[in-house]
Amino acid sequence: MMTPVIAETAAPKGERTRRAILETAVDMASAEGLEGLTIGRLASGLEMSKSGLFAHFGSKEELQLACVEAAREIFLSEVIRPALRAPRGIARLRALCEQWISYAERKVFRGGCFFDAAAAEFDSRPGEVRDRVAATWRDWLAMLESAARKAQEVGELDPEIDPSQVAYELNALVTAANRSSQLLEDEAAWNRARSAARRLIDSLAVARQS
Amino acid sequence: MMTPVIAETAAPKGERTRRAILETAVDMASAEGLEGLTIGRLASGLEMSKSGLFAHFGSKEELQLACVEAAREIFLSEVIRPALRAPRGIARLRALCEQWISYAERKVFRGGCFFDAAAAEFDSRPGEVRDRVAATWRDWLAMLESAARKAQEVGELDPEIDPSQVAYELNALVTAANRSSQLLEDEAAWNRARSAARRLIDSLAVARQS
DNA sequence: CGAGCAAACGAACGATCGTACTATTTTAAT
DNA sequence: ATTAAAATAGTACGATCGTTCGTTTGCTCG
Repeated sequence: MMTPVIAETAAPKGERTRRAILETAVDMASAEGLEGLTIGRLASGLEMSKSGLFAHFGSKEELQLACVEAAREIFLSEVIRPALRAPRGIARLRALCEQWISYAERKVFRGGCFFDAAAAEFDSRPGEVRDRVAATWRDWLAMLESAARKAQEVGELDPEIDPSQVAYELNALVTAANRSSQLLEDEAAWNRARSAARRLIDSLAVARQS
Repeated sequence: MMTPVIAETAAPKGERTRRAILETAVDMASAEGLEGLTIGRLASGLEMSKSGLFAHFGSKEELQLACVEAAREIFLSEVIRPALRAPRGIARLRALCEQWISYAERKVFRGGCFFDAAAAEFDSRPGEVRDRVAATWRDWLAMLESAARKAQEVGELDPEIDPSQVAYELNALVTAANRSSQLLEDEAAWNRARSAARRLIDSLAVARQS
């Protein structure tokens, strides 16, 4: 009569609603901001009571932190993990850029990249939320940087350049498309970002012998 | 007994306080957002009554619009006008970038570039405020683009490239520094932006005969 | 100087915010 | 089927939001 070690039973009720809440919350927050996100409106959007929803988090800040964590996981599975399927080196660097652009272009979040919005909102507001958002950005930049470094190590990228500078530039070129699309409704920005990233990487690539 | 055509008398009382209000408001808004900016806190920060302050604008949206306009004028005098002193062509393109970086680095607004924050905040929120913010961004991008085009016309820049693509890339490289500084407290970003812009422009510059 | 108007104030409005409590319902394990 | 626990609902609180209104202050100009 052993209970299975790995339970394939559905998650308990609480977990399930918590997940449903966060799915909606993250979507709202990407468009209205984590501060503009309101417990009342979130609850009525989910057709449940404010207090019932509130009990899952205990405070608005905890709700915001949970949103950041949920968004982070989506980012991981939509951008990072797909890119990690590309072979190390310059190919992965390209994949990281392309996956980011595609993730933003597909509007995985209604308001565009969740972290772009959250970064702008909290960049002058100390607290745990800001710290988590900043940490996620740092991880992303570190990912770009280490991909660039690896590309140098395997001789695909100019050994003279600074990998963190490459990370800075690629991140800049790629994330700017989000703003252009969201604010200026310029959908051509996605391809601008693509060719900008391509040109930058190509210009730093070590010429291959044919 | 003619009244002087150009009055050097101080502006009437109402104008003066309105200006004082906006000076503080724009500063607060750059850090807390135009929506996070509250009439109550703004009033108490200025040591005046909510209603007295409110009367100057009539609605919060009008206050926000006035903030955008005030910030726009500051942006013009801190970035655009100084850059226009540089001669047309590639020099002006460089000047636009440098003035933007310097403006953001000097923290003319407490929360970094006002328009970067406002753009992120309103990019998913229709309304007049968003339209004015977007228009300001478009003007800025158009300025970069026309500088690049002029540089082509005078033979300083590769005639093959697309000026609007150059504008996109320069804007991206330069504005990313604001986010890195504000969120990640990475002050090295300013020089990253400088060298990124320089390298991009140099790579597109037509080699000069010596 | 004093009339008239613009500017600032104080108090109050209804709405909504985040949060705290208690009560009720639903779930999960015996 | 019973029961303890977990999840949700209901209600209310104090604070603060944007806004309105009537009054009072103080500037400005004939």
